[in-house]
Amino acid sequence: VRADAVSSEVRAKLNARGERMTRPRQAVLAAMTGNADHLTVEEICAAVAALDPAVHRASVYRTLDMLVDLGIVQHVHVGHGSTVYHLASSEVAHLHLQCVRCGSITDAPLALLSSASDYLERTYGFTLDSGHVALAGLCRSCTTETSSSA
Amino acid sequence: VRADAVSSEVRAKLNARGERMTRPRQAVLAAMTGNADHLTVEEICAAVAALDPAVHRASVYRTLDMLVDLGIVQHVHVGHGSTVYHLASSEVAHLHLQCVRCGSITDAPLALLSSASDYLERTYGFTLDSGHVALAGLCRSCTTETSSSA
DNA sequence: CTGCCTGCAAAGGATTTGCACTCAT
DNA sequence: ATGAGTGCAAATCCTTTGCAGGCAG
Repeated sequence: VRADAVSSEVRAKLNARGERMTRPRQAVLAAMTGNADHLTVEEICAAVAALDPAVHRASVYRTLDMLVDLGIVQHVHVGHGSTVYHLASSEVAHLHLQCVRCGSITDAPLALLSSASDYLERTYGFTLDSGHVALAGLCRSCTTETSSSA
Repeated sequence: VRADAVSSEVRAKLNARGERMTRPRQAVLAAMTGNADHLTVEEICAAVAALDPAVHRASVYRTLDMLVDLGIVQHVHVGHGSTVYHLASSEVAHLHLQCVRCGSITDAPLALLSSASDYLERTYGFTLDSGHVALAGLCRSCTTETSSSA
């Protein structure tokens, strides 16, 4: 499956920098390639622990930092809640929507912000990284509940 | 100045709920109305301390929560960096841009996301709260530095 | 072998909470 | 006077870091 391909890619990039492929790093990669597209550190730790209980939480953080540095994974800041991580190559690039009420996260097409992005570039010289933070709002079900009850 | 108007408004809303206007609350309000449009808790604490050194940090947090609840202030999640607060009536509603490199925060017109907002509403039933998180990217000067050097 | 990476534990920053006391009403 | 609100300190939560030893190459 793709997990192996990603693992080889990482190994190559690490070698090129004189760094190493280790058990903790393999476990984190396996966790990232074998689960939902965006995961919290908590979830990654759980998946990693299932594969190799000896891997320490701190190593998960360090490995994630390294993978971000290599461009293999990206992290997304989620307003209320901890940062989530996903593979950079995760299907198509996308952005995230978080419901401020129930906390659920939904994906949306990156193109959604392309005109805003162009405008910011032209007007402020600001290069938008659309996927880097989750947009906040109310999801459909929470909107419904809020308007009917309360 | 406007500070008094806001203070009166808050006092009224508090009374309506059987709650009280206190020194810490006045100090936080003064800090919010008399400074930059968005402030970190750290900055608010500093401003508050200048007015009344006895006010404890925990009270600042509690007061801010209360003001958000009353709809007087809003908080904005800033990807890297702590939450910032601003008056809900702050001039015109606006959204925030944060440079992932230097951390600077810039305001942008809310209208920037109006079409995206419409699309999300229609397509996902998601009600976007554009100002609730700061959009991430690279500001003009950091873009320049990055492309020229490095 | 060499030194990159690890586990551990402790430190760190931001925010919350339990409690007895104070003060606004 | 009465209980909402406070200061304080301790507790949480999430993340980072110093260090001695371990394993990849």
